[in-house]
Amino acid sequence: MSSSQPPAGRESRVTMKQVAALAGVGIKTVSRVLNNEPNVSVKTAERVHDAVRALDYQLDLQAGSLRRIDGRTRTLGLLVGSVDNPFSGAIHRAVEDAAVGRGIAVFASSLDDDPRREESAVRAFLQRRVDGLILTTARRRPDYVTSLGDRGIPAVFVDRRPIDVDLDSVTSDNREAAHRATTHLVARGHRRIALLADRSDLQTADERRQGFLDAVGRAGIPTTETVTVMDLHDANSAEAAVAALLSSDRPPTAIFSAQNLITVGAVHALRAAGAQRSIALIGFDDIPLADLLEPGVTVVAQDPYEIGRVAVEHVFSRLEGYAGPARHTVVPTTLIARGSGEIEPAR
Amino acid sequence: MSSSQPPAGRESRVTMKQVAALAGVGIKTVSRVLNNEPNVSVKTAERVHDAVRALDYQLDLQAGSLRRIDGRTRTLGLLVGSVDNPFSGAIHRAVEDAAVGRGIAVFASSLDDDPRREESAVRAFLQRRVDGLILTTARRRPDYVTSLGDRGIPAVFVDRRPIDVDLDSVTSDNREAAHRATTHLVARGHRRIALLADRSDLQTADERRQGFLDAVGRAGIPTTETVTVMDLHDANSAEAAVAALLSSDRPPTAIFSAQNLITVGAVHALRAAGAQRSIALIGFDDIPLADLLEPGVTVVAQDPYEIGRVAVEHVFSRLEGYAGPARHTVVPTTLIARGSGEIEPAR
DNA sequence: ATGAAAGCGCTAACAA
DNA sequence: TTGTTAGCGCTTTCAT
Repeated sequence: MSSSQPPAGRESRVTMKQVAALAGVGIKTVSRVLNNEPNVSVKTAERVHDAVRALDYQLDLQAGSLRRIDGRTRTLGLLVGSVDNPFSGAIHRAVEDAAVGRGIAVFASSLDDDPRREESAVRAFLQRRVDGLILTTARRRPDYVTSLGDRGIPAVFVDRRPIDVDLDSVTSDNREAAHRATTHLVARGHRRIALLADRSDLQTADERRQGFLDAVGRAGIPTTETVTVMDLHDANSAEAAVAALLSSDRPPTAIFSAQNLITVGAVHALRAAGAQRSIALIGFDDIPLADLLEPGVTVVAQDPYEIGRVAVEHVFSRLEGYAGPARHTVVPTTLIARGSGEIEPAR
Repeated sequence: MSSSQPPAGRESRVTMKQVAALAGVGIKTVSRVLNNEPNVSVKTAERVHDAVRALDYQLDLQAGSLRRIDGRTRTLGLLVGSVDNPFSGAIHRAVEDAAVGRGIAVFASSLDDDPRREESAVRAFLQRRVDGLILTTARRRPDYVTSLGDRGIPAVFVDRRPIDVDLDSVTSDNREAAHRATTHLVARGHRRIALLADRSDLQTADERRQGFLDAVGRAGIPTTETVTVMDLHDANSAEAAVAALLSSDRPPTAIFSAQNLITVGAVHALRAAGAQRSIALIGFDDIPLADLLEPGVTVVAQDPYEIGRVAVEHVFSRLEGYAGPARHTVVPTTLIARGSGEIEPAR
């Protein structure tokens, strides 16, 4: 149970040539068999398979793609917010589900909303010659997109659509969804509403703010009545921000938390202040177990699996020849009323 | 904004040769510059960098690894339960965090506790010549491990340790943790305790059951008092199972849900029956927002980030030459009392 | 400090 | 139906 292992390295790389020798055929015949090409007799194929088993041979896809006419590596690059995040996980799963059936492997990386990480991740993907990319960007105008076009590598942006970039994208309508959430609060009589959002240089955060401002504007609520706190990025900072609001002179009667981690922080702060049944809360993005909290947390939910599913379909359609204009798919959001968003303002 | 894109394919692959020609140097000099090898004059290096920029050249790592003496692809394969799952996500994030700094990319796949998926994922990794593997297995004795050894590819098992396999592993002590959770309930006076667990052919589920049985046995509770429901795999089946228990002749006074999705199902069922404050519940694995539920959900929490962190360290140590015996790391679990596990049995 | 030639494991093109 | 040759883009080796 505890003997030592051989050192790591290319011990005894079995090659196609060795398989061919053992099977008594030419190397090209082995290639034909392993790639299911026609014109191989059943007997020969069997001999090849026997040799493959005997030597425990595994085809080298990398070497193959080097010479292959289309240069495909049967590989995709996926860049998401963070692989440790339910929203990203659902996108990832959708991509994998579509890729695995086609024999395509997926490289996954986390963005952390860091433009430098973004650049190095994309470079890492390109240097490994991925066939396609599915990207979340932290930039308004990613500068690497022109190289993608020149290389003919299909890329689809998910979650955030960069400005003036003519590549496919799959997003939610953040502005509309934020508008809907805010209107939901206004309809219950709220005027003193607080918006808590992520870094304002992120497109999604900005759009959500605009949707919020549209809605309060249309309701005729002066901006002196509302509060907006931007640049929140995690649950802790959001909790602190809400706590500060609650202990201010004129605390809000309703909160719109425009991102899932912010919602978590807001719930914590409301609980700590014992205000979870008196101050309304709507979150952007669903959070796990939101339905089991008391009150349940009302959210406008995105559909990350669907976002990933459509994105990977876009990639494959381009790989299969589609060369038309960029498609900008908007995946619908859903307002899920669970209680917290239906609280009315205290008199 | 809506012009059409070029078709996907190897349009205009820029090669090192072209960079060399433009810079007026030999191809080997370009290689030296791009790989930071010594013995290149500053002036020459500059000319190469200029040419690289002008042509927007990206090194082909795949082609390089083909000839490279150690054959490394700077690539890792990661197989987790499901990329869409917080436990897996934390492992994944830890692996990525360690890999990204070393310029190593990570292939991620989902197991879904399906042995066939496991086999095809491992084969996909091997055919892409990953330098190392971090694997969750659905088998007690994965048969592919011998090939891994022959190939000198370091592999580390996470979450579940296969029987009689002499490869590194990083796991939690499931039996001990389950014992602790069960004893926690026994100490509050519970005797009629229900265990709800995953498929009994999974090592972790089996170990958790054994820990449970140990604990009730040691407490002198006859097995006629307890109930065990195995083969639960998702929240829905768990919810149905708990609902059935609650409406039985002699419902349990406490529940030990031995997996995170089962815990979610159990919470739902207890809520539906209005029993969340009268029947005790302890879960295995932490669940998001468990602290915000009422009552808070008591759990024995694993530390998936730490599991991933140690696993990837094991892989790198082997890649860097460690050739000693297999290391079997056990990462501690933590019992987090939040209320649900401290409920006492009704008289 | 630099470059020419060989060859990594495979597929493409063509010959038999 | 099968095999032979060349060559994918790079790193190695060895020469200069």
